[in-house]
Parts: sequence; structure tokens; C-alpha cells
Amino acid sequence: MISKSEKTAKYIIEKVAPIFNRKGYAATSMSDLTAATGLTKGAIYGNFKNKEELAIKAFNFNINQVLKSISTHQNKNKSPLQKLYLITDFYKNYYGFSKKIGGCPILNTGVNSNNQNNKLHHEVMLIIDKTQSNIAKLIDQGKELGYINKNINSINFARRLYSHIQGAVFMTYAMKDKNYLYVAVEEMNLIIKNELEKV
Amino acid sequence: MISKSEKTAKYIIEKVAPIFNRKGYAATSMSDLTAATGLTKGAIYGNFKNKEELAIKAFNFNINQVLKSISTHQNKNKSPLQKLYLITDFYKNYYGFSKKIGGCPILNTGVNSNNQNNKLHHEVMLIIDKTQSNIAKLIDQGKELGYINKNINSINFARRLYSHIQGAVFMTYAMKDKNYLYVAVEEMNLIIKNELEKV
DNA sequence: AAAAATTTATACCATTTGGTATATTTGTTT
DNA sequence: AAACAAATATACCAAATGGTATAAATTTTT
Repeated sequence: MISKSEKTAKYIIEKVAPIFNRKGYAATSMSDLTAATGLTKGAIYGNFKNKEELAIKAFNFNINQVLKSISTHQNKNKSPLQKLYLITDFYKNYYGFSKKIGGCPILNTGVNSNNQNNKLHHEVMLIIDKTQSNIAKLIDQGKELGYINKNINSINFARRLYSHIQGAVFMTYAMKDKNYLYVAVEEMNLIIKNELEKV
Repeated sequence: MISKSEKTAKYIIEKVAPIFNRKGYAATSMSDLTAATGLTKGAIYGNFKNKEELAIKAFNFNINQVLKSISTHQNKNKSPLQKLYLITDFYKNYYGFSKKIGGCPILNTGVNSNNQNNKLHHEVMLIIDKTQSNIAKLIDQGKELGYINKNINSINFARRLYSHIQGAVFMTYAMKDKNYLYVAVEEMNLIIKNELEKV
């Protein structure tokens, strides 16, 4: 049974998540949050311990939006190798997608929380770690099924892929130019083809 | 003749620059600045119109620190191609170097000022543009001297190089792991060798 | 429907925010 | 050294900050 407060808590997180994402933890004020939700501080503090707890839940909400969307995109194909290509393909539209949620939560929170909010930054590190592991697992599966070269280091390749894409995400936002993402995706696809795929 | 206030203005910028870099514009308070300088608000507002003007000058100070250091590093060789390699080489130690000034000013200000402070964000775009142009010019020089393939698009290559490196800078900071930078530099060196260098 | 428990709004708290007017100190000319 | 100018410190401002005690309203349980 879903209680009233569980519903409002969820509602608050949804409304507040893009603001934390766009402005960052420190620059987001309680009045930003009451304005966005139409609720009072009493309601917010009744559902969350403090601003920090809410920020962390908002970050995880944002991340789940991204992960869910990637996951859906990946379901278009069952082959591990093709799933890899679907990851890079997902990032072709990442600028438009992530703008709707206030930007890339990994990039924004990764930078904003660094040396500022340890709990938030820890969450970022966990998500990056998890994402890289998932990419590495895909590569491992591709190896086992005989599609991918066995002499490639899965986790190292995953880190390279993630780093490359994330650089393009930053550049796309910093320069407001999707082309950085397009180019990086094509480059990554080529690298996957040349380094991973068995001939 | 250098006046007293010019000296204090410079002193303030030096002391304040790493703080703006680390915390970002919004999260940096005037009391942070008085604490860092040992001066009062009267002194600071006597030398700068407001917090924003100071933030912009601090950003440009940080950027100049980076550009000067790259420039010095580049002077180790006169060949345009070797100067390119010296750029990537510079980023091998960029984590240690940039930590001293409060992080990577392009990354930090690029993210923090986005949709938050237009003037600051404009400065970031200018610097990225300028840096990419400089890389492109090096490539053009390399072409003229016969070291670099003429059928390569200089500015596009510069954008790829910058994006790639900046991704590694982000990952290095987000994960507190220099290896992202090492790997990206080696990867970029290989790309320069394979795509740019004439055989 | 009444009672109990939960959730939300109101009104407040001390502290801090960016910024300024003015007094005081410091440096520069004469 | 006196007069003047420039730079800094002090004391203040209204507004906003995150957070809380309590009252009012709303759910939930009996």
C-alpha cells in the first residue's frame, strides 16, 4: 500500500531533480525547491531529513532516468556486441535527452560535488563504477560467444569508452554543439570495430 | 608605474582564483574571499565592481596559469608535430598541476557556469575556441612543412583531440584516478601518429 | 463518525548573503 | 611636514539562507 507521504516524496523528487542537476547542490536553495514543487518547507522537511538527503535522492532519480533509457535502447538487440553499439548510439541523442532532465547528471554532479559534498560525490563514483562494469560485462559476454577478441582487457576498454563519450558530453554542453557527440560516437564505433570485433 | 591598488587587485585575484575554481561562482561567498585574502569587503569592493567581475578575472587568471604552463612545455621543441605531442604530454601531469590551482578551470567553470552565469560561460567558450584554433594552427604548420598529411581537417582534428583529453580530465577528477589521463594521452599519441604523420 | 496519527502550512529562528555609505588609515604631492 | 588623494576597515543594510517548533489540516485507523 502506497501512503500519501510516499506519493508526495516521489512528487518532490521528480520536481526537484532537474533543478539540483542544473544548478548543483550549493546553488540550489530551499526556496527554489518550494517554488518548483508548490509546497512549503514544512512539507519538504516532513518528507526529507535535509537538503542533502533530498539532493542525493534527486541525483539517483536523474541517474535512473538515464540508465532506464539506455537499458530500453539496448533491448533492441540481444547480441552483446550490438548492445555495445547501441550504447554509443544512445549518446547520439544524449544532448536532447539529458537537457530535459537538466543536463548530464554524471557530468554535472561529478564536477559540482567534487571536494564539495562527499556523499554526493561518492554516489557519482559508484554509478561510474557500475556503468563501466556493465560495459565490461557486455564485452566479456561477447568474448564468450566468440564475437569479441579474447585478448582485449574488458574493464580497460570500458573505461576508455566511457571517458571518450563523457568528454564529448562535456564539450557538447560547454560549446552547445552536438557535433562533438556525433564525432565521438563515430570514432568509438570505429574503435569497437577495429579493436573488439573478431574478423 | 605600478600602483598600490594594482598590486592588491593582483594579490586578491591570486588568492581568490583557486577558490572560485574549486567551489564555483555561486558556492563561493564574499566571506570565503575575505578569509582567503585577509582583507575586508571594503578592500575587495574597492578594487572590483562586484563578485562577478572578480570571478571572471579569477577565471582568466586560472586559464593563464594553464596556458602559460602549456606554452612553456611546448617550447621544448620547434616542430609543429612535436609541439602537438608536447600538448598531449603536458596532460600526463595535468592532474597534479591543476589540483594546485583548484582543478581544471575549463571543466569546472564550463560545467558550473552553464545556464548559471552567462558571462563566465562565454569566457569558457572563448578559451575553448581559442585553444582549438591554436591546435589547428599547429596542424596547418605541420602540413606546410610536410610533416602532416594535407588531407586531414585541422579544426576537426583539434576538436577531437580536445574532447578526448577533456573527457579524461573529467574522469580523472571524478574517479580520482590519473590513469584515465595516461590512457587517453597514449591513445591520442597513437591517433596523431596514425592519422596525422606522413609516412 | 470519532479518535489517533500523519502530513502540511505558518511563523519564526539565528546566521549568512552580496553590497554600500562612511570613517579611518595609508600613500602620494606639494 | 601639511594637504590631498587613494585605498582599506568598520558598521551597517535589506534580503535570503537552511532549518525548526508548532499549529492547522488531512489521512488513516478504530
